[in-house]
Amino acid sequence: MKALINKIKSNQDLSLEAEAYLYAISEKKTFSKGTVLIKQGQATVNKIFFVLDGCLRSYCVDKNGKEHTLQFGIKDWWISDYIAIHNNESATLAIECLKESTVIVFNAKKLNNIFTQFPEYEPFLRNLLERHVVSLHQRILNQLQLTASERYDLFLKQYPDIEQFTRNYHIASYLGVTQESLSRIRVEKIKK
Amino acid sequence: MKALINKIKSNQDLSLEAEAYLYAISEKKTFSKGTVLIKQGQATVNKIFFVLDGCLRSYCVDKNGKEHTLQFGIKDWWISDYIAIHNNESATLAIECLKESTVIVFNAKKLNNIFTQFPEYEPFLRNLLERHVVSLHQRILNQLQLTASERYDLFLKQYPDIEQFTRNYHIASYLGVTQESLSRIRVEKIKK
DNA sequence: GGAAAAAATTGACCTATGGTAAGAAATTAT
DNA sequence: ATAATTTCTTACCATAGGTCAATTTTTTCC
Repeated sequence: MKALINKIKSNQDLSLEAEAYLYAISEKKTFSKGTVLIKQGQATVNKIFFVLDGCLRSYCVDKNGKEHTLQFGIKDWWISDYIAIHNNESATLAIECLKESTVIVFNAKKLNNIFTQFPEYEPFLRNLLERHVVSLHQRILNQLQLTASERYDLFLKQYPDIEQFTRNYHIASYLGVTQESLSRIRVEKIKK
Repeated sequence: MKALINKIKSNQDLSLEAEAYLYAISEKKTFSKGTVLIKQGQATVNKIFFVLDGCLRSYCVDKNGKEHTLQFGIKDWWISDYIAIHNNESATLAIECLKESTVIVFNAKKLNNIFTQFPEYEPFLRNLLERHVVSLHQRILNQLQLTASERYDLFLKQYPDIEQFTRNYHIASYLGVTQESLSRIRVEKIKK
């Protein structure tokens, strides 16, 4: 938690009260590998996670039973089902721990209310959201213009240590290919 | 411009000074079809556009000369090259008018500074960014799980009137297929 | 440490989509 | 209106990636 506070403080001042409030609406928790933090379809989503350590992923299962990974959540990243929270609908995504993970659990509504009480948090969130938008734009452009093999290369650069925590099919479903295709891509790379 | 102000006011109060400042940093302009507002590769991007009327699109040209459309900008949408602005690098995208369009041109830096002077704008922007993130999440999930034909159906639902302004290859490059493929998809739909 | 379960690889085949090129249609400019 | 230009369609073939099933490898858990 201190880690998050320091992160925010590195860019701006924070009153003691504002800091205290953040503690009040959150809870540090450790979950074991395989734990499902949000279940696709559950009636409401009211939690947002800040990852202190470990690795999570958010994904959806389509009508054919195939999984599609939207995001990996590693150290210092936020992860939740923003679609469900923003549209106030049932969970469109599942979130699970790919290894034992320590996260700060925020109540989504209380986190959202923090700004009426402590507008000083606004710039931090604005910056966070902007960065998020930019990375999503990049991801869409990559998906449009790169081959599966190129996307895999880029993925390895962006998440250099993640392969120890993930199954190949997690990565495949993030890249938008089948696990068999990813396997073949890996073989090709080794050959070269 | 009044349209934008009213949009903001529908969710929150706005002081007269804040309103005046918005006028001060912006300029209403009309561009004819084909006008390029941002050119891919240009040294700096310092403009953000709010669309009052018309239709724009942002796209990049890859190393093989193929175009990839990131976004269409229609009435009430914001459009710019956020990647370039946020990373402070040269333009990664081009933005062009697909028909005669009237937009409010904002200076990106001044728009960003508005929050230090008028924090009352923060909630508006936060909401805007959140909505944007959610729609990008949706787009990525759609790209991962839907066929080209399904993505086209969805596109027509989301942009019901856009076909009058766009060339087929604009839409194809947004969906991530070639224009020939889109043409075949259209034929299939008519058959049914 | 070994059995059971899960994941990864591999091969054979298939399908959706891409590439190319030519002609048809639509749009734009004169 | 007509010519020039751009865009769209269509036919044919090519290919990246998907599917299914069998086998091997890795991981999990008593």
